[in-house]
Amino acid sequence: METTHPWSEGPSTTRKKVIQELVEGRDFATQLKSILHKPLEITHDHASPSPSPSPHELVSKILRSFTETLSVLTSSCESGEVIHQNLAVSHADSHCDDPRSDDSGESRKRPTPKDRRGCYKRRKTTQTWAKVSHTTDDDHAWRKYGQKEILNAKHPRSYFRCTRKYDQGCRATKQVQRMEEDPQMYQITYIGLHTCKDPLKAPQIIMDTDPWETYIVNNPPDSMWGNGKQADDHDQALSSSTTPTIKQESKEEALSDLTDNLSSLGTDNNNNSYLWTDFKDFELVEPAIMSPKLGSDNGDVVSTLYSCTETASHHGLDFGGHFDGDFNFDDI
DNA sequence: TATATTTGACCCGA
DNA sequence: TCGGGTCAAATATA
Repeated sequence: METTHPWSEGPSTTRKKVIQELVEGRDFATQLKSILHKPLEITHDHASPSPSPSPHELVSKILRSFTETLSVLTSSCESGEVIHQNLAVSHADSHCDDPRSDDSGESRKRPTPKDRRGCYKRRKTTQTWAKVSHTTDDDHAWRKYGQKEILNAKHPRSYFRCTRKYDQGCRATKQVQRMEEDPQMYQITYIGLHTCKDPLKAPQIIMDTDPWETYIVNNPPDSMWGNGKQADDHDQALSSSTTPTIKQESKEEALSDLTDNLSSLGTDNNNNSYLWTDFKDFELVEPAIMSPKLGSDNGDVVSTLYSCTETASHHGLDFGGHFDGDFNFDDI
């Protein structure tokens, strides 16, 4: 997009490491797929003295591979356009960053019925990352909900939320601040993942020259759930958004649980069912991920994985405890 | 009329 | 206590 990324052109060892990890992970996934294609009893690994690795082992290896990859990427991406990418999600966030859910403003010190301004639960930690861009626009529809003069800052900060906040419970927000040294440029901080599915902005299959650059450009954490891509566009996000907003508070509350789960996916040690549904959807959603092709499809692997997670989450599938939960992205 | 933006008030975390 | 983040009434716009 606007800038390049250190690892897209930089230390080849980093790239090699990332590629190696993903190739390894894909191989494991391929093995897992073949296991899953066998008759059902074989998937019950306790009943099958197969010499090949158990599904459990394979999944652990796959997850380790992705974990390794992510750690390499995050350590490599902290300079450059993506200034900071915090993939750690606090558990507290899962239930407190919906300003209107549960007791926010209701059971707390109740303001006058007319004026509930300021009644919200401030999100504490969530996925955040920042970028510097000459445009505030990206491929999501944002609605401005506030502007604030910031101390020691020449320009005010604008606050945007996803226009799908109310109809789909999407909690993604972003903050836009014009840079002092270069007023043409904006520092844009994205907070939270998009959990919305925007029909106007279908998931993009990543096919680009440099899969890693494509990944970071097109798949920032907000598009992990398969709904997003980043693209330069006309400069309009500061002043408008086009997607209609349905003001229906109860609907958002109803959706909050779903988005909580989505937000904690992959980091919640107790939600292993999501991980399993993810892997089930490897074959349900995109068989091509298993292709042994190498090279430009690495970005596809990553983006497809994220598409799978979204699909799985919406299916609400659950393997129901064939595998006890001792694997996840964090503790492999 | 419906939707988006502006803006002052309010709340929370440091 | 203060700065920053969010809410929601008022206002603007299509």
